[in-house]
Amino acid sequence: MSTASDTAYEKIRRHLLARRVRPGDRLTEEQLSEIAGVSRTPVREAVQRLERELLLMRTASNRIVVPDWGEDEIDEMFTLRQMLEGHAAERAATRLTHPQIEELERINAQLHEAVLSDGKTGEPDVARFLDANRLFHEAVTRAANSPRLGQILATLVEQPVVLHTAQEYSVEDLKQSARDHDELIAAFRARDPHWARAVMGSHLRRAFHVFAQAMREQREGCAAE
Amino acid sequence: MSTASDTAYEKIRRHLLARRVRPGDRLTEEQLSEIAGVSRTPVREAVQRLERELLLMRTASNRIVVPDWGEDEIDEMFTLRQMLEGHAAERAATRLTHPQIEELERINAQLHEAVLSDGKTGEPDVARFLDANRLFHEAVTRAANSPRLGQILATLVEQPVVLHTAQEYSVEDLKQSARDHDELIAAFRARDPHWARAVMGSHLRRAFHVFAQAMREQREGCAAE
DNA sequence: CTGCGCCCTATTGTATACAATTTGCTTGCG
DNA sequence: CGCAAGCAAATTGTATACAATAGGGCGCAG
Repeated sequence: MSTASDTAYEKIRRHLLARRVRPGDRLTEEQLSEIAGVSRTPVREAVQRLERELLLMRTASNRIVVPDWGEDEIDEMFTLRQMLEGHAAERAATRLTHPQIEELERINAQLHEAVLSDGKTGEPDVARFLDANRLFHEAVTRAANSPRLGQILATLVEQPVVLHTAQEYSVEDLKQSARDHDELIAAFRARDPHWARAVMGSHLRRAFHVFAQAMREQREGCAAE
Repeated sequence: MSTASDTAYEKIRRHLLARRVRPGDRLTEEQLSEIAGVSRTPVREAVQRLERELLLMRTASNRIVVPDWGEDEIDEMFTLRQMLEGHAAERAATRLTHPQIEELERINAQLHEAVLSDGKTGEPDVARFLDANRLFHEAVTRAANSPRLGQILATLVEQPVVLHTAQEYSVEDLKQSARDHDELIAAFRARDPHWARAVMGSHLRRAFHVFAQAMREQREGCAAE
């Protein structure tokens, strides 16, 4: 995050995730530049990026607004991911080299560890889990060797993290995710594109339901306040 | 195209399509601002847009280069479109209102006319054809009612036009395209998502082969020079 | 002659000042 | 009282000047 654009992107993003603004709120470039601590020029670039990810939108007269993320939007997003990452897995299955598969196994080992990690508390290390998870999916996408696909997925994948702050994943959910990855690796070893696509599909679809459930609970929590 | 960003986008785009640059060429923001006749600020925005569409890329050190569009890239692009527009057609099938279907028929009537148009010459009006074609696909995408999908497709669809300058579509290809649209409308009337998806799939896949063939011929033409 | 490192130049990144739009209010007229 | 037109303030869009950075060429040493 060396350039001002990047810091602006990060800071504004954090600001949005932290729920410091609500859907429908209007922001000005100047406000954002104060938040980010840089001038409007890099802020505008950051806003464009956030627009691509639909974390921000522009009105007809080019004013910045915070969009509403309902369950329908989340659903659609996961559906698109399922299609596209399924495709990526399919392509990866016939392209992954042995060293790359081993790399995937290393990443997934990290992920398994994150689930069990803190010996005493028994609490999984969610941040580490999400990080390894992201690396895993990125590696698969990269192996698909399709720049355009990679680009599209990069903007889609950013979003689930939106709500990760307040999220309480159950240990069982995390374990199942790790197992999905194991099976995906098995599919890759077998060089079976159909298997790979199917595993990726169910993996993401389950993720959607876990995520939607967590979101509903969070909403209730908010409403109860 | 009222803003400077937009004119920059259009002009640079034209410059690229007109083959005034070759894959691998490096351009500077300043050069582009001369071409566009505006300052670097809006040029940078335009470049970001063109980057999204992969009509331009940046090197590791953020220099602008013209990417290479081989047959593989075209193939992958059409494959993605097939997935995504297939999905759009599927959703549209259960969402299109009657007036919207009639709108599609009007657009497609235009398209049929464009194929036959110039009474004397017998030459189809390709520009008008492409225009109506774009409108048709946009209407379907809009009916799918998924902002994210629409956004992704908007950047994907821009590209085939890249080469349309030198392209000679056969009358038969154009007629078949129009017939595909007719069938798609039939699928919509029947409210059959599977049918709609299948028609859209074969429509785009054929388009790919027509397009790839045209591209090969053009390449040969260039080589012969 | 070749390889390494430094400096200079070309290019991109950022800030700021200014121009053009948009918005919402106010004022005047029907 | 309502509506419209126009004005003033807020906001976005553009240009330009300056800062930071990357790359290429040149010289020097081995």
